[in-house]
Amino acid sequence: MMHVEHVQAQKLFSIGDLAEEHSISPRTIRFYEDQGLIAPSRIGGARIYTARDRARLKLILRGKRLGFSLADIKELLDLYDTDRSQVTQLQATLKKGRQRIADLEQQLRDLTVTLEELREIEGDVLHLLGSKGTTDKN
Amino acid sequence: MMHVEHVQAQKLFSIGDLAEEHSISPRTIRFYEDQGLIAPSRIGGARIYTARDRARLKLILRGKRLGFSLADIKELLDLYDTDRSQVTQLQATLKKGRQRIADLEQQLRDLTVTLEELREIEGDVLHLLGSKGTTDKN
DNA sequence: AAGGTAGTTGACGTATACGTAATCCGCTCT
DNA sequence: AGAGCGGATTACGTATACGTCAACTACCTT
Repeated sequence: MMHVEHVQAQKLFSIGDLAEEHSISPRTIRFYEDQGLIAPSRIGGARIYTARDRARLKLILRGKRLGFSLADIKELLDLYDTDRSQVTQLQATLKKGRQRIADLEQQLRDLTVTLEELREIEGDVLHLLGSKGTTDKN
Repeated sequence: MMHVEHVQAQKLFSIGDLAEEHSISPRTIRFYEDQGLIAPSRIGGARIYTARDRARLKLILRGKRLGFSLADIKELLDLYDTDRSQVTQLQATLKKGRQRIADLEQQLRDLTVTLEELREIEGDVLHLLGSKGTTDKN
């Protein structure tokens, strides 16, 4: 942690903090910044991350776990950031958001089917191992 | 379709058939074969795909939609192909299968959360658009 | 026989997502 | 003062997943 704990309560993080917390490299975080996914403020040259920046990073990583490209994730983040006063913007957001929802619903179906199949295999394998005299709980 | 419809009932496919059906290029299918994900038989030099090969391709593409790498997908396919007579193999399959299940369950949680957030945004946007006098069903 | 269509194997090119130095501050600690 | 640490930029390297020719073959169709 940065040496600011008792200075302010606003919880700030260094790039190293976030890297370690999420088991990624600082290089990765800088790359995300290069791609416009996150924009920390600076103190001198050093990047300084607020709790909001950290939440954004978590969103990025969740997107990655879902198999999104960084470009996809950028669009996703833009949905959260939409200017709520511009009707045209809102309409674009709605359209993109609905497309993303449809994609995720497809992914949900794929996921469900795959999980079912894997669980079936697990059952089969357990049954086979049992009938072969193995008593293994591993 | 290949010109075999009335010759036999076993449904065979050319690489072009499968490519078109799944909106991918023949090059992609050949690449999957290079990576050991699929192994069609040959007639002369030409690849010939059975219904089983086609099902395998569908599994590959489903894996891709879930964001798996081709290496991951190969392991997944290996789970289906496990030799049911080798206890050691079965135990390895069980272990890998359970790991995969755990990963997918994490993905399921990520997916659920993301869907919830997007639907909430959709609701917000709809409400905002409504209060701004727009009556749009698009 | 000639042309068109679909397939084959290389081989090289490319976008994405970082890894890996190399080199250079700025700060703290002894 | 000097060493060490964390962070910065710049630049080149790399694995994955194909795209894109090129050059050739086999099979119809006209």
